[in-house]
Amino acid sequence: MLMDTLTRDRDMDIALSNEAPHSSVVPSGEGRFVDDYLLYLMARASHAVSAEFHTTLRRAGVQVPVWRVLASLSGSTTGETVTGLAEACLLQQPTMTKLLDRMVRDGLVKRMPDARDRRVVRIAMTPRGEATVRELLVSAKAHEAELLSRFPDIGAHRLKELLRSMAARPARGRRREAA
Amino acid sequence: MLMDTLTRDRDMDIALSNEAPHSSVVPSGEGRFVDDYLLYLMARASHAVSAEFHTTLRRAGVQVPVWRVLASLSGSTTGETVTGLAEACLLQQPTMTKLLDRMVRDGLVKRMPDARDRRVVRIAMTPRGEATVRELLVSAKAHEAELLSRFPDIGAHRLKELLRSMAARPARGRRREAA
DNA sequence: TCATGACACATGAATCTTCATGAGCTAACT
DNA sequence: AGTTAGCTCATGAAGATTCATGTGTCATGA
Repeated sequence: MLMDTLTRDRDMDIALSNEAPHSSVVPSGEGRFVDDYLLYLMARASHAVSAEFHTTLRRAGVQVPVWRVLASLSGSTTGETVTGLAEACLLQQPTMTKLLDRMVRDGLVKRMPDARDRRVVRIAMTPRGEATVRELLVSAKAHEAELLSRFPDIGAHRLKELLRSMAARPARGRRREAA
Repeated sequence: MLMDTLTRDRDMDIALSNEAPHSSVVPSGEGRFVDDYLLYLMARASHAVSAEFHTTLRRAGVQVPVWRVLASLSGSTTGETVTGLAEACLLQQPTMTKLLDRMVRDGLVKRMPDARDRRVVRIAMTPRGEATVRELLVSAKAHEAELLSRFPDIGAHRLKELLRSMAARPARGRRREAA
């Protein structure tokens, strides 16, 4: 995430030095399994395009998971739950709890009680969080537009629909061992 | 098909319960930012389909990064370099070094000297590693086929081409094109 | 030959993530 | 009610990843 999940670009500003001296990958003539494996290609593409934006995040001094939380919160008036955020950000719930600890410490979000269910903690942005995300959203939208412009012949809407349907889980099965 | 209203079928089962009960119909332009953000949709789709396969990995007692290394090694006769594997597996080089430590400890791979360059460590699978990956490859191919069969109207080849071109770095880190 | 710079991999401290579990709360059934 | 099951979030120990370096190797050119 993988999702996801990563910062590359040690060659942000200066860069260009490495003109593929060794084979970065590419072993022998025959293609590797992974080079035609859909799951790998998706992870790789996602990683690559995300890495482009992560450069912007670095410059803003915002960590990737922090950005994901802020982006997920943007537009929410009532706040999101911890578990909901974890799911949205592709993280485990305890990871999110601790990430939120840090974000609270940094003044980006605050915890609030839920009106109906006292188990639930609602996470809302502070003004500082809102200010941070506002700027980043501009960059994110610009980057997305630029990215899409690189692939003029694909329909963005159609692609997004496909991705959404792939993300919809088919059989979220907890199979208890029946045998 | 159901299209725009389906935009929220991915709404997981998490339910941002802030969906006010009275406004049951939301103007479709007013979803969360992330729900129409390409980078997020890619990460989410990648995460979801990978998670399906991770179930198989768990059953086999193989960690995700271990699988990635084995899959990347499969088919390589000369072995891969540590840096090459890190790149292939979307990890940092120190992470790969330590992951390989564990895999060596578990008898899945071995480190070998490079014939021409003594800086380089070549990673090759042990028989045990090969046996492990052989079984997993069968499952992976089956899963991929099943996954693709869920989306009959998309051309797999075309999709993969798109993903490959997205993964190719645009700006700085130019990379050779391979057949 | 000796600098110099780039490269490949390893290492340790700090950080982040995960696993397993705990405590509090809600709902449903008896 | 009382019981039970399931849910939400937090926590601590264990594990994994990253950042910043360190060590050794290679290549180039003075």
